[in-house]
Amino acid sequence: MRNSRSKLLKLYESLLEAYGRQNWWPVDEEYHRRHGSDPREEIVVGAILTQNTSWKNVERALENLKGEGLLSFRGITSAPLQKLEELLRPSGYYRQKARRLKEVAQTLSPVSRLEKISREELMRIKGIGQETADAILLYACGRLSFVIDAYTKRVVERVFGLKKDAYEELKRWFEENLPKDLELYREFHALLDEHAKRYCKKRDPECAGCPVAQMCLKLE
DNA sequence: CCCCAGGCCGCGC
DNA sequence: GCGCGGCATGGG
Repeated sequence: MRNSRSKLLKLYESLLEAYGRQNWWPVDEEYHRRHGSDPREEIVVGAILTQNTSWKNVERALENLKGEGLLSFRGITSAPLQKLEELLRPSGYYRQKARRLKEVAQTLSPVSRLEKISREELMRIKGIGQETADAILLYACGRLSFVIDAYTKRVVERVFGLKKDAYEELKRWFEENLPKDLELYREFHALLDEHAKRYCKKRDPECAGCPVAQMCLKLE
């Protein structure tokens, strides 16, 4: 549908205009230079840790790992489980995440595996579901895989009146209606999250002052 | 006190 | 093939 295609692009451009480039995914390049690890490893770790968890809490856990020089697949694999749990504590679900991180780090080593791995293969790893797989593909592997999260669903539901509950269906809808541009995929997802946090909040959305209120179905 | 956060898995039906 | 509870910390 041509109409939703142009409206979707318009939404992207408006959000970009309003919030500027987000430059996701944030990684500490310098840390990885010093430790001989790959920044992509940090993206994978962050993707696991941020599951249903605020990024603020994830940052604390990442800092803890860095402090022990363990923010890498090798570090996570070699660390005792108890030690890992302790460091991951601020990110919540820390026992689950410690176990799953070990599994993920081992399965994805060496990190060059990311260059050929498929979405299905990623999702077979315990702890990696649809969204985490897509985030890894998009931000670590550089593939054109649009990421859907709770924020994305909420914004799209309000702006377009689209009630696509099914993850795969909504993902396809984005991918069919966007130009195949890696930076656009990355920025758009980040912008949707930023927008959902600032204005399009779950409870008490601040529609007054919303930068995309003009095109929002909810306000018609 | 409540709800929410950059989800996923295992279970019962 | 679904809906649901459990997982857990920190902030508003």
